[in-house]
Amino acid sequence: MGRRRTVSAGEPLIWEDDDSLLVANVIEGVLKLTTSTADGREQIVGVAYPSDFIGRPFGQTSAASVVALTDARVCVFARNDFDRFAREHPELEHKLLERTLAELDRTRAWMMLLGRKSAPEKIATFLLDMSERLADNGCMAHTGPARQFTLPFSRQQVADLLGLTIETVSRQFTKLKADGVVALPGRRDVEILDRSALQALAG
Amino acid sequence: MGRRRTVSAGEPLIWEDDDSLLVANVIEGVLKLTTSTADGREQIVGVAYPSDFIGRPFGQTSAASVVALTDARVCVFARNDFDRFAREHPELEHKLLERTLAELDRTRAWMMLLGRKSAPEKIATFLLDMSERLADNGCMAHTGPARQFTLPFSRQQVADLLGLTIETVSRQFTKLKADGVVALPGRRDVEILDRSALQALAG
DNA sequence: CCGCCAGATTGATCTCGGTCAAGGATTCAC
DNA sequence: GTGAATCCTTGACCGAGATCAATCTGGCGG
Repeated sequence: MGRRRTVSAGEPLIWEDDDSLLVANVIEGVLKLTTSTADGREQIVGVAYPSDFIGRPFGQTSAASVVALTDARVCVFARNDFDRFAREHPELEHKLLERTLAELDRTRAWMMLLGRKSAPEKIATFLLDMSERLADNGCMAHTGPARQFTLPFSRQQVADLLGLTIETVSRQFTKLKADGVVALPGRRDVEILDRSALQALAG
Repeated sequence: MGRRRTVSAGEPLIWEDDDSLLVANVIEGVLKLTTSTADGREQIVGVAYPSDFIGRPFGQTSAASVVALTDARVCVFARNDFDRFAREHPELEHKLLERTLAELDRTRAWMMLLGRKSAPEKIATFLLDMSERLADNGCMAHTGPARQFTLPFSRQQVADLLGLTIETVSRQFTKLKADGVVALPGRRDVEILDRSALQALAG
């Protein structure tokens, strides 16, 4: 069936506006979905974690590029084959529908953030979201939100996710550290010291 | 089967965070999907036109409020019944999956707009989008994008869609009129005089 | 026809976040 | 271990868009 493939950090898997030739399942690692303007501005429009689905079934072109954030292993299918297989297996289509609906909900919540939230609110929301997403990343049972974790994003990528500049992201992180809300032991490491303060900031 | 229902302009059909009790199909009219913050900021996260699907099947709660923008007729189903019916009819689930994937694509394109575009770019993109969406609104064959049309939105609603304030929206409209790019014969009427200028502005 | 009211426009001012420009700090190659 | 590239932080300044505050317009009921 699907071919296993490894993608190293920074390597693209699908290009924006490409013919939609393949779909994939994430086995391990994290990937970003992005769209860009002609003049190089980038917006991250989705993040794929293990078990997430990637690509655009039943469509001619892909609306977003997919690039690995960390080294990743994925299971790739030719789109044609996948489409045919899916139509013959309603259970698969149902599963896909549920995932797509959930992703749409998450995407809509993110629109609220992009359109109406201030920089401090964006950063706080982001950290709380990461804390939850990265918690049940492994296969272990519900452990609740993580208190400390390692971001799969550089500062620039956080900016591209939140619709901010790298400088604003950096300043907000510095402020949260100064206020004792978080500790930042390493470039990408976050430890949440005061979760309720973050929740208040997130609004 | 589904119950026909009419909803007058401004009237809500579903409340944010409500138990997801019903789903519906739009027969006629236009409705907005919105999310709001505690302090009253609003973001429109989707717009439903005739033949569009509304609601959250296979989910416990609804992530967005649905409010009619114009008088509308919808075909409403109890979510439980709909879920059961859908699981028994793979063709329906397939159709729903295709629509949901298309909606996700559109939503992601809108994230790019919210996160990375300037006010002039937002307005230009919005007008071009409306021009296309309102064209094939009736059931007639592809007539191409409309040159003139009536927005189903007030200025405030345009602002909520684009992540701007009403004043900024108004100023941008005035500018486009002054530059001879559009004519604005009525409060909600738009006539595109220079489509290529709009396309250039949209980026 | 007139007055009212919601929605839209316009103007003055302010502020948040962007831009531009130096430094620091990590990480990697050799 | 040392140099270099990359990423991050910090500072000074600027400007797009928000905010505050009047008008203005047009649709509607009387």
